[in-house]
Amino acid sequence: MNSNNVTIYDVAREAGVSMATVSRVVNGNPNVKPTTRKKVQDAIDRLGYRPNAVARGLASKKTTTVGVIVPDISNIFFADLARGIEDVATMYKYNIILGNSDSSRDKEVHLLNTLLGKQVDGIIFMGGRLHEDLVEEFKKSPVPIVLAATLNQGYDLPAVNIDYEQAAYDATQMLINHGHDRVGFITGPLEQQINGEKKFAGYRRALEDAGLPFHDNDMILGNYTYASGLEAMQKMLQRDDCPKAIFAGTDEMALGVIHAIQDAGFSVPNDFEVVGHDNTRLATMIRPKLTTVVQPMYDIGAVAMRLLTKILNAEEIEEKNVVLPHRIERRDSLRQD
Amino acid sequence: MNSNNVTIYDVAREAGVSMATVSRVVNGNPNVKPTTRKKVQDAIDRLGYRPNAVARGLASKKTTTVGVIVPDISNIFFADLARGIEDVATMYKYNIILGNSDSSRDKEVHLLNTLLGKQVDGIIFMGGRLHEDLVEEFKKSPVPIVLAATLNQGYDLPAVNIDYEQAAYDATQMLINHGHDRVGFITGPLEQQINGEKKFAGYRRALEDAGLPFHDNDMILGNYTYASGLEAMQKMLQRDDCPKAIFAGTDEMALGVIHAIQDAGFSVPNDFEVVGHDNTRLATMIRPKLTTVVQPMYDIGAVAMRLLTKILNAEEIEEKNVVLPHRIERRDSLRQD
DNA sequence: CATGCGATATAAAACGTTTCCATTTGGAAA
DNA sequence: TTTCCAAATGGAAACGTTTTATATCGCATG
Repeated sequence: MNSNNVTIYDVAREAGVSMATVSRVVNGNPNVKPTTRKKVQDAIDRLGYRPNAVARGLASKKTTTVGVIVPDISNIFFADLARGIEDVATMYKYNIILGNSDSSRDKEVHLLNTLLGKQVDGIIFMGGRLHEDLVEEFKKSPVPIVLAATLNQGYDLPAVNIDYEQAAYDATQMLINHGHDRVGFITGPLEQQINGEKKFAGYRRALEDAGLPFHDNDMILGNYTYASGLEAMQKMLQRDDCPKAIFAGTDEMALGVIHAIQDAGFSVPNDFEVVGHDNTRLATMIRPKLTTVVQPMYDIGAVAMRLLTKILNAEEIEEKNVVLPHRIERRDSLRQD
Repeated sequence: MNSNNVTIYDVAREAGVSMATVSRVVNGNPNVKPTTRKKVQDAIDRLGYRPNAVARGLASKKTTTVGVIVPDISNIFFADLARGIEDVATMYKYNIILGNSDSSRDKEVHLLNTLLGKQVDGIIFMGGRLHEDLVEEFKKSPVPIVLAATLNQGYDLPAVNIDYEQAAYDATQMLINHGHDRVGFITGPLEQQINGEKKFAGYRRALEDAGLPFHDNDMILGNYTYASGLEAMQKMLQRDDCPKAIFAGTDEMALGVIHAIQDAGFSVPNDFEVVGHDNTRLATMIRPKLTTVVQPMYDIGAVAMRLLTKILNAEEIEEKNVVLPHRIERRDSLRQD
């Protein structure tokens, strides 16, 4: 570990110029004579100079680093988002500091403050719901914050989402159109706006528009996991009037649902039809392959990061509330039309 | 966005003490009279002071930030590792800057240099193989580097792994013990030491120990994905002498293998038996549930980060080359004994 | 041959901490 | 009281850049 303590001053001396000139060369400032530039560049190469980003950050008040807060990076869903963010960040020469919140209010607030302390230039946040304490912190933030796959509430932040209500409507309607007069709905906790207000609303609207009644017990809430999907479906299967069509709030839950059905000796899609949500890699790793609502997590991450760069560069922003298109990817868990 | 420009100097003035004293309070230095401490703490609260980590980093030459380089965070496998790293990092008050390399030498080198420029206190690296250019860079690193689930080569870095050779041996042997005289082996590219030297060697050793010959065409190489596992197995199924037991290098490939078998009208485990590798969440999301070698990615990440903190704190280190225990998780893709 | 002006280059002041060293304080011992 | 020492505090230099204000250079112009 030979340490690297060659500073801009050393380069300046080596090249016979001032620190300021070296700084200009390093930062690509055009006001440098080509011969000088070359002289400096050579000195840099010779000495193996690498600018100290921390000193740079202190002097310029920019760190070219953004903070990313997600509930849990080990979840394929957030991981995909993170990848989208990182790719665009790299493209614009930013790095990301990643933190897991486990959707805990305390961790979210703590993480936010840590990131601000580290002087990140901006933050991308993803979380199930926006606790008001957190919104208060957001309001005090000296740097811009962009929400990714997270609904705004109480404070108008830039955000990137799909239309969850319409997506749920489309999925439910598709099942209804296949002749079902009951559609089961298995999703995450209703306290999360995305379920309680969006998906649920879309589901009910589709029923209504088809003139179907809403049955309370056709909806079961889980915690997004495979196990909770499996369990929910097992419970539903015990009923005589069990719906033969299921819309699951996530792919992982949909996998659980399908396996519960198969374990009970039924066939998908012949006896039961299932539609998932998110179109994670899982969707094609099951038999039958899963029909699912496409929520383009990678794209959401990428667009959110791009939006953040625009804000940071004070570029023109046409719409700070971006709604990306969704669609339903038809696969084998649905019968052919 | 009300900016936050209250500095340590403002706090000092507000509390009627010197900057040095405020610094001591903030850093928990014991040499401060309780009454003074209180006075300063009050001023901090009143002003909403938040220390500037960048300035702190410049002055102290410590950033409490570590760099993490993984091939692709959107892969469940690396995501799990990252979570292990982050959890332990948080525990020790570090943050992580995460970067994706796509296993590209250029990106790895570039990322490494960016991280060093940002003055991270240490780095955790994961990658399929250690290109010699990268090793050269590692040698020049002013901060410690720890390898996670990555085999050392050419330079003796601290590393955390499992015994891949033995794990492959165990898996193959288990299949042989089930009465198979041929065992198919479907894994990633052999250039990667982990396949070419470790898993392959374990596989062969198991065959040898059982007095079985090695058939060249019983081994098919893919790229770790579901699709490549599916394809490999389809190819193998076309042969008359197709092995009825398969050891797959990753769970995702194993899923592909199982589906290929099922698509061809056979049953797992009755007609074919399959063992995977890694024990990702996928293993229980398939029917039959997958028997698989447990590679504890979360733990590897956690231990790697812990190891890094030990190095950073100059703590006693018993063994810088950690080999975590592995085991085989028996599930339904293997017949009962 | 002086003048003026853009293009380049320099010097030095920030940036907000930590840390080393010096100084003050307060109380116990003499 | 005085003396001494440890504990508590303060002052100021360092950390490695960017940036602003200022100076110099080179050259066309009159």
